[in-house]
Amino acid sequence: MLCCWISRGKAIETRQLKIFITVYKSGSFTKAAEQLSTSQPAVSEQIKTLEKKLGCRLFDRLGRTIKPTRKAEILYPKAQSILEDIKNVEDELLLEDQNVSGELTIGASTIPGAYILPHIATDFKARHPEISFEIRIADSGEVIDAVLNHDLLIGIVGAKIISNNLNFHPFVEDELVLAAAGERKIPAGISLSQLVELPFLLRENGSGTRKSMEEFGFKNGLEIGQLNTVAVLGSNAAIKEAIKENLGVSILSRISIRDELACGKVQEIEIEGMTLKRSFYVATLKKRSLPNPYRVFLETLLKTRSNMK
Amino acid sequence: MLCCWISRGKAIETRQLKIFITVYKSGSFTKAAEQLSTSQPAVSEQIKTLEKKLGCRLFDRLGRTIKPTRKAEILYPKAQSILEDIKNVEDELLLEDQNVSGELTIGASTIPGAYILPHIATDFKARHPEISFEIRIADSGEVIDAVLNHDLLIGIVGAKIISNNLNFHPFVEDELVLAAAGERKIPAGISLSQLVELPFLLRENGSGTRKSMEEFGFKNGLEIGQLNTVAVLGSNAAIKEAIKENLGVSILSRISIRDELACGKVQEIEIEGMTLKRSFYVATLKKRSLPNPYRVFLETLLKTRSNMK
DNA sequence: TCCTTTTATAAGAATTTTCTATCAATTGAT
DNA sequence: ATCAATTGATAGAAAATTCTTATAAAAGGA
Repeated sequence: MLCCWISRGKAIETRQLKIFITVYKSGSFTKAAEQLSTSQPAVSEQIKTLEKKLGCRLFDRLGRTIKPTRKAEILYPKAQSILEDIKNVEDELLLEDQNVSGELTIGASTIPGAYILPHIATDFKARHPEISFEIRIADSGEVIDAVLNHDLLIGIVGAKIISNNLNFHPFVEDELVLAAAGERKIPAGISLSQLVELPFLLRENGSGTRKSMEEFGFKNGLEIGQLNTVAVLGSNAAIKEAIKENLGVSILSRISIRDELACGKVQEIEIEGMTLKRSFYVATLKKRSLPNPYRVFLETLLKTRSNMK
Repeated sequence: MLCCWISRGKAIETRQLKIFITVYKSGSFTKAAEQLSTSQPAVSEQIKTLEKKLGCRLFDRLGRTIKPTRKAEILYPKAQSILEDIKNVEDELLLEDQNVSGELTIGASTIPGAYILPHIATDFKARHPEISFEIRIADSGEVIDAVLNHDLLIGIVGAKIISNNLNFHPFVEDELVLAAAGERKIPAGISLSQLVELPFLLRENGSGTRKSMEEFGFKNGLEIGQLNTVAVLGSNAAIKEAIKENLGVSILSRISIRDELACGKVQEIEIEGMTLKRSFYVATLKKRSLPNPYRVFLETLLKTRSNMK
């Protein structure tokens, strides 16, 4: 009963500030109503509630004219700047749709991280210089977990999993191929039985590439044990170097030896009946909306798909 | 039909910003609803309309949790500062009621402007050092016009007029009295017939004091022409000096010779049957609200009334 | 899989806002 | 002085918005 005079009720609404400003500027409730395309009683009413909330008169009603009070003079510039701030933040949010700057953190498994992303990222940065990249390389499972945990917004992986939460956008196609040093004398196509004769360089157990090989082997009656293994190496790059040294041959991602194939340091040998195609995927959370730079980069990624061969 | 997607509808309301902020901080619609003592659907609804107005998602609904989008992160600090600004202006308006600073322009007619206001203003400034005064002296009619025209908020005058628009607050009482030099040998009380014998100092035609005298004369059968006029002087101060020089006697405002009466330089002589009391009034516009410093000064003025004797 | 938690949705209630007519007051002109 | 025109206030109805209750749907954890 006592405090109700003190409490100022609910907060001031921007509608009221807008009306107040219009009245202040036009010096008339009626003119303000016209400018706001509303009725004069609506203006009267809103000014009244604003005055009630502020606990003071804002305009002295002098009969046919009104005069802003001292309080109105104090309120006016503040009200203007508040409405301006609101307009500014609206504009800023719209502008965000054009913004392509900041740091992009992209997760990727080994091959795309080392042999695909750097090139795309360089291109992208040339077009959007305000962007910087962090590319995190881990195996596909870890990348997917990171996406699921919101640690990454975009992950590039070599395999899909079944998940209601993830979108897998098909990315570049890759193929595992048999590669030998360019200088090695070898037919352009060989059979499986010829393959086991060759000195073979193997990836360590657990690597994605080896998994793909094993998977393929299951289907075609080839076991890893049958191979004439001369070395087991711990990275794609190590295998590649060993091939170039002509230590042996190996099966690896064609993308990772693109340059070597082009200059002839490495040759590709067809294995009859074998194709080990796989696709890389861009994984994102279905329900998570991407900040604009990520959105634009994702678009770029998906466009790149066709350009890469 | 086409443009309806572009238009952002009405403006953002502070209620929506408040809800947005609470959701952002609590990370949950439900918790926000609790904190705001409202229902969860109300929160959902308001966030939805805010998102619609801004044309973008603010929170990704991930099922059991939500995650603010980039836009929400942009909006959040701005929304906070907007609400803060609103709170600040409310406080500032409340504070205005304590504010007694700035320049006070007070209109006054001759006697109060010269003999009453300076003293009160000095006192007032001692109590409120941030105040400065401008005292405009003009005759009562001009002062009243200035108040009616909003050129003055407060005017002090020696006469009321009939007006629906003005308030006349009774101010100090004054009396026109017959004054002579302290040294003049003269009885303490005289009759009208004795008065016309005395050398008389007259104010110029049109002055307020002279008007009061003439008015009084009408009622008591005394005409100005009957007086033994030795000089006509153009200001109250001139009359006063002439009295002190013992050039003659005159009728003037007692307030204007307060000090001289006190120290005996001037003596007051009663005229039998004559009292020429008048009141000064503080004139304000009925419908005009006073800025706080004026309001406080007016209070002071009206209190002063009883203190002055 | 079931249970709990969280957001979305729908329908109706409550509140707020707006509109249509007025009214009252003031100004300016005749 | 009176009358017409203009302006803000008010009342009551209508419209729009906001809120509430009840329920559904989705998701995470045991």
